[in-house]
Amino acid sequence: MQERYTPAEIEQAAQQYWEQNKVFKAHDHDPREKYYCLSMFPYPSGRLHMGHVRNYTIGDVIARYQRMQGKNVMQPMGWDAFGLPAENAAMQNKVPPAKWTYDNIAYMRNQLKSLGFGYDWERELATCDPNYYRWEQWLFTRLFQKGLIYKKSGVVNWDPVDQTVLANEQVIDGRGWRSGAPIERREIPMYYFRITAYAEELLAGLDRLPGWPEQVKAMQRNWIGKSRGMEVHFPYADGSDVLKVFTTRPDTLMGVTYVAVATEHPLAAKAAANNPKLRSFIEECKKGGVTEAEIATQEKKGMATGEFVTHPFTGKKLPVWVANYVLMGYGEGAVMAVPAHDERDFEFATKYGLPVKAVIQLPDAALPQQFQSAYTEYGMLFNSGEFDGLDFEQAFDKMAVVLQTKKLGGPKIQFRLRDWGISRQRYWGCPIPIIHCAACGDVPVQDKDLPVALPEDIVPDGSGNPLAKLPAFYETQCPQCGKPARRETDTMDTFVESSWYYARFCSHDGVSGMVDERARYWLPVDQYIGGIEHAILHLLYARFFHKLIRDEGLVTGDEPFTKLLTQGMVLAETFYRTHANGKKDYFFPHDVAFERDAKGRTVTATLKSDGQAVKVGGIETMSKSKNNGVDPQELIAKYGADTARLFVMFAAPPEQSLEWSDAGVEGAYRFLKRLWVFAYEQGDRFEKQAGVNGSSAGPEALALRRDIHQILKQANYDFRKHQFNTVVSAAMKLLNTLERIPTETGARAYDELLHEGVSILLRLLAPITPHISHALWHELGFAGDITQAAWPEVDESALVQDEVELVVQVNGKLRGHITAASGANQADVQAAALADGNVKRYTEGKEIKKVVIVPGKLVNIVVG
RNA sequence: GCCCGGGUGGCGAAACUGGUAGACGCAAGGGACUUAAAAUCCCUCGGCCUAAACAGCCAUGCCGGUUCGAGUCCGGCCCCGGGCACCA
Repeated sequence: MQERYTPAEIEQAAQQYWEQNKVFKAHDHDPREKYYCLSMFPYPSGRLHMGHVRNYTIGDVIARYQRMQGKNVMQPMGWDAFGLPAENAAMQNKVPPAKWTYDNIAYMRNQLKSLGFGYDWERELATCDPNYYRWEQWLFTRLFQKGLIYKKSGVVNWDPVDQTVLANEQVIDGRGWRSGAPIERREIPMYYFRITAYAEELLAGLDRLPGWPEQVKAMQRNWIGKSRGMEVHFPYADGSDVLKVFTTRPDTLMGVTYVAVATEHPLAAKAAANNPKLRSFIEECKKGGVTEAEIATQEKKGMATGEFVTHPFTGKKLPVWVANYVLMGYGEGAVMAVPAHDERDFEFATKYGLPVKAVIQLPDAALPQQFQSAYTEYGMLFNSGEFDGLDFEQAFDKMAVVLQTKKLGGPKIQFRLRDWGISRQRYWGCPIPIIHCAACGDVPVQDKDLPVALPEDIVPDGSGNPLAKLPAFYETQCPQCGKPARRETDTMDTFVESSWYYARFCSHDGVSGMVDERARYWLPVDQYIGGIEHAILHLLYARFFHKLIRDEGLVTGDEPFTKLLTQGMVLAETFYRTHANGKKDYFFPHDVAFERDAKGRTVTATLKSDGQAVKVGGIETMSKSKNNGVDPQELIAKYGADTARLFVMFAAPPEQSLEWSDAGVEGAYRFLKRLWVFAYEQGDRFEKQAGVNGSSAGPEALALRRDIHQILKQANYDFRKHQFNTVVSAAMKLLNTLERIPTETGARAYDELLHEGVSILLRLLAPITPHISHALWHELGFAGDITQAAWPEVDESALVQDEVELVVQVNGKLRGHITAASGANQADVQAAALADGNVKRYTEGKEIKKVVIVPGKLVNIVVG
């Protein structure tokens, strides 16, 4: 055995061993219990970042832990390979997105291998591979025929200079990122997945996911946004039609003083036809991007249309306004406005001098019904004719009856969730398998013609979709009538690929279908791990897709992911100087030197190259623009993969954000060195060992053994809870304890204890730092391969103690410590507590009102 | 704007169901070893008061409440982060 810890050597040797022995190959047919552990696959951006390292270390720790629990583990890896960055890189470097993407995959695959992750590489897949996306196109044609995919118009960001559609990310402060031109909202035809058909099931399914974080389920529930309310019809003044609105507050119906419609509403368009002022107002409202955040924070603006509707109960005329805060995508694209009882309506009515009519009584009825702001609580109705005196529920029921009688609406369940628009006017994505025929309409591509292959040698130029300029791609014949027809040139949202890859890993090489019978063995995924930023969209779409392919008869079960772990972001300190023009220059942390005071606080930070001060900018997410990203490659080169893995697991619990610390990395490295040296120095004592029973051991050895098993018990608990930071801390404590075992006595009990303790420590660490664990397991002569070793078990008999220490409180304040026999009765414990010298000081001469005893923990004496 | 999280020493954090706040580690200070440095090892380490204390007081973002007892439960507020449907 080597005296020095040499991570580069032992890591390469361990990785070679795993590869040659196919240790991580997942077996499709195996009598052991299956365990499918999946980490969200990366976008092949070029290099791994620390977020990846963290995500995949967590996944690998769980997978290796489960393998040691005796399970048949599958942990695959692949590439979310379509997407916008490849097109941007292509424009910059004049390289086709396909080449750029495949080169990146090759590089990043090596990075993942150098970190020692236990993937079954035979199952690797990339979503830009026609063998992958052909099944997505196949599913598309099925869903299209079932009506679960349909076409309608949708709103996009339009750059009027570049004449192209922009992603939200490409709109900065309302302007195109390349052209700088103000963006407009524009409507274009798009294909939609009818996710709303599954809204009820997607919502109800959350209650059957006990292994998901409450936080994520809450976000999804709110996103789906089921609400019970009323559809109310306001007849047009000329009687030609009705204006439909949805409201969750029908009890305020008698307080409606106007109605407002979205700028895209047909009524707005009709009114604008012979009203130039209104027309230009609507045009004005189209400025800016499409994100909800932007729309919700913009100044509320509106204009009267000159049109009127009538109140369904009173028949009174109400003006119709166009308002920029009404969303066409939610409900009917129109709202009834009750300024007295809705904040937004109140603000709008105040601004435009519209009337405010109160119909809900304030709790104190004597207060004047004058408004500084809307009163939005529930209450008793007044000013509401036949509904006066009713509460919310009563008013709801009675109004429902009246509306239904008049055929002007009724109760309705409304969802906030909208159908999923998947058309993208981009090149580097999965082609939509539709052919447009002048005679037959939109015709799906036939199975025999799939895949619709994306040409891979194209360099986009930033002006619209290259596929639309490629006759060789779009010129085709109608599958139905055979006449010349045009192929759809839009591609799919890349969220579509990532919605079903988890299923394809089970049958990665299947040629008979999207997934095959192997998926029924492996699914659902037992543990899914990924960033919290995916809490809603990706995870909701994947749940939706699982139900779609279930309903195609391809998989069984209703949910794709049994347990979910959402890991926090990786942050690092930032350093910058501000230019005179306000622009900031960010400096790489390694180029900054610090001066600290006696308490270790940073006093000054200076740039190493010029010695001048830089500003400390606080802790932010690692990013290129902030220049604070730490390259995993440098870390591996300097310390090895085990140190990188140990640090990311130790620095914070998985769900929390993790602050990068170079010093912390040093600490992790130091621990591994200490472990290696300890094993080297004690190695010769391992040959003497036999079975362990500890029977001949003295009290000191028994106490050490109790500590060891106490630590193991805590570590096992933390492993189950996925609190890996405290598992690492337990491993450190364990090494500290083992170092306390006397070495010079020659007593056999200590050798046995050492052997037992080290075997526990190596197995605890094996999932986290697999290379050093692998090497020491062999070096110290333990049998077999540690990746398959049985998980250590706690010997409960080792934990038994004769005496326990109790704390004594007086009125909840700590005043003393006593020791008591483990099984001591309450009276004895109380007597011992009252006899404590310091406790006496606080109890003497006072009435003892009550004594609370928590067995094995504390005594609290309450005095008057 | 809306939804969801988080806030504990100089720093990352720990504290199981409401029961000793600060485990484990980092940084810092002191010491040993060394020609020296690195590495390694030992000691100290929330604040105040104190000669010192296993004597006391304060302390888990802020204000208030429940309880024998609150970092943990409840109400209100402040700050920071994630998401908001075309970044992935």
